[in-house]
Amino acid sequence: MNETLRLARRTPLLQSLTDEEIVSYLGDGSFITAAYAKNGVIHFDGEVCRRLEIILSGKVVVERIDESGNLMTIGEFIADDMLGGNLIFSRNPYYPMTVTAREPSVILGIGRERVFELFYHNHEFLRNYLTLISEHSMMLSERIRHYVNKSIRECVMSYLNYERKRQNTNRIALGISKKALAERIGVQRTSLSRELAKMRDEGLIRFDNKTIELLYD
Amino acid sequence: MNETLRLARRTPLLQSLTDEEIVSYLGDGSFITAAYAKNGVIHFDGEVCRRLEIILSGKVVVERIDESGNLMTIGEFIADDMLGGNLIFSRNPYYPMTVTAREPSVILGIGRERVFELFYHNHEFLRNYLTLISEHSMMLSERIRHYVNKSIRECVMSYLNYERKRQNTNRIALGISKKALAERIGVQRTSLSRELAKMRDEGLIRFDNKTIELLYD
DNA sequence: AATAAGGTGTTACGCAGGTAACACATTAGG
DNA sequence: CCTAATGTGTTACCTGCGTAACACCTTATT
Repeated sequence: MNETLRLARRTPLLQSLTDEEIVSYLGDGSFITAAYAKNGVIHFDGEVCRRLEIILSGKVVVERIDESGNLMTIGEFIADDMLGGNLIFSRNPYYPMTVTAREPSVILGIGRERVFELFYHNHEFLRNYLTLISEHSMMLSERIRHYVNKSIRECVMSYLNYERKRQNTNRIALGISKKALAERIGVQRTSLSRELAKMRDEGLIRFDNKTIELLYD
Repeated sequence: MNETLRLARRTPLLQSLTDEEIVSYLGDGSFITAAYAKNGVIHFDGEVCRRLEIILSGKVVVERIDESGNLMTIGEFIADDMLGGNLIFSRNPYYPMTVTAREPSVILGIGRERVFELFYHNHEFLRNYLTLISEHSMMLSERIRHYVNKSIRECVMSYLNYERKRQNTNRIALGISKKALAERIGVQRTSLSRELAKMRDEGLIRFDNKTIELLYD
């Protein structure tokens, strides 16, 4: 319980609650925690969303798997982030994608009506919540914007330019495997590999397993 | 003013407000209306979002235009729908797409802080708002789900099956032009045309300018 | 240290779909 | 009602990328 409280305290969304409130909600079942093993499914595609969830620790991915088994990663969320924020108040609150624990994770769930209660009494909680779902929505738009109907080259450039800015270096450290990068862009791994090789041959980049170095401006 | 009030009254989001409130907000500048001509740009890509907007009348499209001039329609909104709901509370409130009036439209704008006031004092307004943005978010997910990395055939089937269910008939009335359908799916018009021809030759469908008839189950 | 499990690069093959260039049909606006 | 603008169908051409099948790494697991 103490550990849960400590983790909960840290999340921006729950910062506006007092220790007493959190402990009380944990006690009366308003807040429920659940632990998931690595690669455990947190929510299946089509499942009903009953709670707003906050990731207390670990790493969670939202992905779509089509009939032919192709995988596309829609989003990755780490500790302090929120799940189901856009779903819980919808008229059709069914998860449109599969949610999986990429690493062992602990999730805190809050029932719909308790969330409303918090909105009503705690304006800061509401503001934080609104900011979070806005960001999520923007992320989805960005996904469409950057990756829909673009060539692999364009997706890769888009990713590299973003990372260059974020990491502020031409020698980009790949936090993820190339396989994961391919899934995020939504292309075959081999196709990504081929495109990277082309870019290398054209003198645009150099790369190894861990880094990509940008040779252009 | 009377006309504006009448239109505003009708929208689900403003239903929880009294006539007096609406008139007062229109009077003191909290609510601002603006009219746009057909094909007028309501918001440019990159513009700051300062207001939550409600479409009082007309039809509005959100579209992305890439460097090479290709157009993809992300969403279409008609009277009573909301614009900017996911943007206004984001930390980076810049329109990620272009918003255009497809038909002459009247828009009602509410400043950010006034929206918060309404949330605080009017719980029904908050609930309606949350439902609306949830639906918008779901729409974006659906877009990704249905149209990303799918063949034209799959996109078309997805669209046809949806419309068959919605219109409850095998003779689907195309509410939009084939050009618009191509833009919604995000493919070249000629490619859509080619695919439809193939489907016709395979005996799956029959079609003319206004309708598509489904010959399969 | 040994073995399994997963990530990586490469390449030949084929096809879905973008491009461009038509002619023709339909709609909107004066 | 006429003309301009916009939508529609078609087809030849070409390319980007998915598929499949390898061999070779690198990282977990015992």
